[in-house]
Amino acid sequence: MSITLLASKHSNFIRVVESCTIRFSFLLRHLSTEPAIPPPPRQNDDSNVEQVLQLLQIPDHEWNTTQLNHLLFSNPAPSPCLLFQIARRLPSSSQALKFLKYLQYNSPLPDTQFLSSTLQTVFELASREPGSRTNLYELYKASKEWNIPLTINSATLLIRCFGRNGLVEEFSILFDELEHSLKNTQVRNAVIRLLLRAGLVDKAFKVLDEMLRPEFDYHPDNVTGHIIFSWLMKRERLGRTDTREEIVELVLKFGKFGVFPNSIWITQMVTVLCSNGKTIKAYDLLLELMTLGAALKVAPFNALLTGLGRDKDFNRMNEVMVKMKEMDIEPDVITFGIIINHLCKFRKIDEALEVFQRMNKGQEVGGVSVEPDVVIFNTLIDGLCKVGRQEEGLGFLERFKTQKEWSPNTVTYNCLIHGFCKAGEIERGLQLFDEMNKEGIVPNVITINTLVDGMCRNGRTASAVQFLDEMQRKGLKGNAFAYASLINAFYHVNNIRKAMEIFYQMLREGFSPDAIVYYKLISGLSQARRMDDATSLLSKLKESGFHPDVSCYNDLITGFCNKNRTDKVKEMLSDMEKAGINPDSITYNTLISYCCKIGDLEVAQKIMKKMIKAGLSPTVATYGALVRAYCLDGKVDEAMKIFRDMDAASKVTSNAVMYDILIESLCNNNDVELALPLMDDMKAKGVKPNTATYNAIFKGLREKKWLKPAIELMDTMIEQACNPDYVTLEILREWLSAVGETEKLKNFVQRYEASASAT
DNA sequence: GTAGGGTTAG
Repeated sequence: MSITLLASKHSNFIRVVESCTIRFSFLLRHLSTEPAIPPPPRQNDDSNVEQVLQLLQIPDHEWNTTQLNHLLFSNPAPSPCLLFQIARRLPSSSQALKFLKYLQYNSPLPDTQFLSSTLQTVFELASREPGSRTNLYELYKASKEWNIPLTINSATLLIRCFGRNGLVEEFSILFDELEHSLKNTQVRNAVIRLLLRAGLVDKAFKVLDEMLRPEFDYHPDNVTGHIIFSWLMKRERLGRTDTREEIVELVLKFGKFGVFPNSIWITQMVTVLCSNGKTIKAYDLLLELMTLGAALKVAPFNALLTGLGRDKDFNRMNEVMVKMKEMDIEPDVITFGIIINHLCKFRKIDEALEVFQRMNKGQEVGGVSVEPDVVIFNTLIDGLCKVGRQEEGLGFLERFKTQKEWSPNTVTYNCLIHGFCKAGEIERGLQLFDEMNKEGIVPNVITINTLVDGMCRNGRTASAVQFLDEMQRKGLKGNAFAYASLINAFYHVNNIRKAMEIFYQMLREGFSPDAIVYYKLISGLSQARRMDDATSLLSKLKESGFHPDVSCYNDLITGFCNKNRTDKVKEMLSDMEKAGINPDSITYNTLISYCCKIGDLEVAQKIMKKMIKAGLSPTVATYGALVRAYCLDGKVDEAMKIFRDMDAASKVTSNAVMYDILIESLCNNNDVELALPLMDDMKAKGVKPNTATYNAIFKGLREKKWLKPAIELMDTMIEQACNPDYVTLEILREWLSAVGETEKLKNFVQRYEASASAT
């Protein structure tokens, strides 16, 4: 550094003072650092160089050795620098080699070290010539015989050339043969780079590990860091589970020598760690790097904040913000994007708006002011839509359409369209769709999917099919998502045929189904008890490289239970076990209720115990299945006991279905007097009776001819907006007309119709 | 011998 600066800025005098004889021979003796090009020669050498070169121009057998000897070996002795100057101007390596041999034979000096720089030139010239692959190795072997030591530059050059030419064996030998003093950081860097490129990872790391030992002479520098980190950062290696922890350790080891990966690589590491559930590790890594003095930018912190946000680790998020402030790392628009998004995801939309207001006014937020961008707006609009405030979201759009510096994009419209579709306002969604087209904002696959899905969810399946067709014709494609919505919609109305048709249309049009499409198909088919079709789709799902999830298995198990295929149920359960998927409470409930249905209460109880042992709490459905089973078995007392136990001992609260089962069973048992208090119980617990509940109790009351409570319940039924069905009307009509209370019934029907038309 | 972090549809 000092030499180049002086040479460029100061006079020749200083160059002479910093002269190469002293400097260069010093360097050669100590071999500690190495100049890429030797310093300029002494001034009076210049004419010597020219003269020698002239003498060397004629064929070597005619060299005038007397004159050469005079020029080179009279006092002072030839400096390696001068020789270097001469040799590097020779036209070929063979010429330089001849010159080297001449020096060897004619030198009066006993040592060979002063020839090292000339040898270096031979290597340099040879490396640029064709055939260098074999030549260099031969030259290297010869130099060993001649006992001329390598300069560091020679060693580096040879290693590079061997490596470049795939002579891995040769450069390994060379490296092993080098003296310790030549195996400095620069040489090691070259070796590590080549070993890694040749795939000899273990060898490379052996060379590196020495350097990482604190007591070792040569420590890693930024070049070492660059080689290792860029190798590590190759996606496939970074993603490997078994190396992630090692990478963190390695980075910290480098950090002890003040060598750090650049900001981009640190960000990548943080991102990978975070997305693999190692957020804390990422957090610790950043903190340690800061302690070691790494200059960190905002991006790695943004990556970490994203990971912490995903983990809902609000405390650490705050800590990170504090640390950033301490380290004077200013949050940027992305940091705010993360914070606002996080607030939105937790439905804290007003807090998010507050952060935005402060940004927007250019007020200081945490000491900095940052201009919001389109992503910030989109995040807020989405946040508003997600909590049903899509009108406000639309207001945002209108307000900012008038501003020059911000224009909405496809995402903006997608968020709003989704918001309106979710609220059932398909027309508004379609209006926005037209508007974006007019504004020249191109809809994407998400836009199409959202609208198709919205229509499907609002019972407009036919329009959804039509819309999708129309868009496909216009070149706006949906994807598997849209088809999944359609398939789901058709299943919902029990149109299995149409659902399958859509599935095959999807295949015809070249869309490959994703896991969710398969899940929906399997679920629909299982519900329709078409277990053969469901099974064949299960195979297709597996063939496509997907794996069924627990709900998918649950659907299949339900289907097989309905078909009494215990063999297949067992098969599914063992499949799950093999795949390492734990049954959830729905799986257990399905099995329990099946056992109950076939009257095997003993097994049902056993499964329930297993469920509790697996750490799952029985749910209201579990108890409901048991209660129903005991009721069906005529053991209403047993059933009531389970019900009371559940109420007293567990956190499970009854639902309408549970009461339905009990009330119906009690009424069937002609125990309506026991059922009536349960109606009060429901009221007290805020459980709304449904039509089935009323039907059951009306039936029970009719058996006992208890008119008064029945008439009271008719009023409650209307008040609670519970719609009577034809069963209700059938029971009441028969009974009330028999006892001459037709007026009451007429009144009941009128009030029901009035309330129905009001909604 | 590399290019990081925030927004949208089941």
